[in-house]
Amino acid sequence: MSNSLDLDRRPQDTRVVVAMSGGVDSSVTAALLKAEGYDVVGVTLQLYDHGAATHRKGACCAGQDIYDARSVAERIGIPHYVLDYENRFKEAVIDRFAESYIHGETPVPCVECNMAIKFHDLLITARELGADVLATGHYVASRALPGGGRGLFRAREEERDQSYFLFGTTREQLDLLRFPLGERNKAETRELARQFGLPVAEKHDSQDICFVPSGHYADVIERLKPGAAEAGEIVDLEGHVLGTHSGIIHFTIGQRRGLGVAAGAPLYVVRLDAERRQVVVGSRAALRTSRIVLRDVNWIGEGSIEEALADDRREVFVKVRSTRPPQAGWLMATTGGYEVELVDGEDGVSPGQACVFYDAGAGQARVLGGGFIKSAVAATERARAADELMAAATARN
RNA sequence: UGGGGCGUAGCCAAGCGGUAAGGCAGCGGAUUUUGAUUCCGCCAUUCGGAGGUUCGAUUCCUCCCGCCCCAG
Repeated sequence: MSNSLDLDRRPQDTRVVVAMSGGVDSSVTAALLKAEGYDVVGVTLQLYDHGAATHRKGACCAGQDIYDARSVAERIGIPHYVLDYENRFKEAVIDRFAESYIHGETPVPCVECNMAIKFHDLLITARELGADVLATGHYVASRALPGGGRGLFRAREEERDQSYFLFGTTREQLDLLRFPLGERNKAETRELARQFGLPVAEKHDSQDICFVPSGHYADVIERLKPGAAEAGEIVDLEGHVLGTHSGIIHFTIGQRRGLGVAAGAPLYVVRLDAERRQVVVGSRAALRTSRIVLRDVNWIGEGSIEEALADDRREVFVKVRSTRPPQAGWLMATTGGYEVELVDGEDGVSPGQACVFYDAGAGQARVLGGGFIKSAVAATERARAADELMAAATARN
């Protein structure tokens, strides 16, 4: 007979560490588990200098939020610890974030934070605190699998689903993680927060990057890496200079606004050339991409990834950006890595973003894993490359 | 200093006698645990300048200024 966390023991004998950010979601998570009788311990990570972010709305893990987490812990009557993870967070998340932009990528710091901090360092700490499991307020579902182990699934409320940010979670981590909110929706969470009388019941949802005060991420990068924002040229696909920009770090592939170039039709960033400090722009059509090369692929589907790809390639549904619906595609192994071929193609595929695999295009699909986008070749550029190859071959004959 | 053309917001551009389309850029907002996309809203009392004709001109006429093309 297992409890609500799929453990074979009574709630009061089950110690659960809850990662409390100071927001509504993690607060309700802690309150729910406490109400069920679990031995709940709240932990809040101090992730960055809170002086700069004290009055920042919608942030987490510093200043006001730590105070809020503490208030909630007091309200529901659980012990609460604040751990200083500033150094770890800086090297594992913030520095990498800056590096990524400097190299012309568009990072997803939330993924790095989950992989390196919350589900790694914090998980270790939780075990040291005698925890049986670590719970967070993510909107994602974790279910025990018939054959043992646990699977990760999209949240019941599709619009809230945060599985995109959790693709890197390993099987070992999944065994020790629980996400009680995955089967609920936000409205329920808010309602529960009110019922529990939590001081954060009406607190606004967090948005933006937590460690970027006032939303000027480029400022953070420049503070970290002086000179990171070197001016450069804005060029079209043929190499014609259309204008100048104040640093490649201000752009991401698929971006339209902020170019300052009037060309009759809207221009989008098609490629970022860190070496030449060039922002390459083109029409929306030039953004279309279907082949995506991945790195650091994590597989948490059935069996091993080799088994999954035994038939050469496997149909998957992938998300290439957190707010896009899953797209049908094929996952395949290549020499030295993995690639995804999209059936219909996507428009704003940027290196550094995550490519997350699901086993279905809708509903509470299972998360099969994912990887970081290493490169993505635009369909038009591929066609051009093919043309060049053909021309070269013809010239040779 | 012969001929022809053009000059409309930051850029491109319609209107050619009835009181300034549209696109791009920009700005503001909605959406978004990635400043992307998308969506919504705003954005020339004024049409190179000065006169004139007309009830009325960005549209017609004259002159001036500036650009472009062809011929010198």
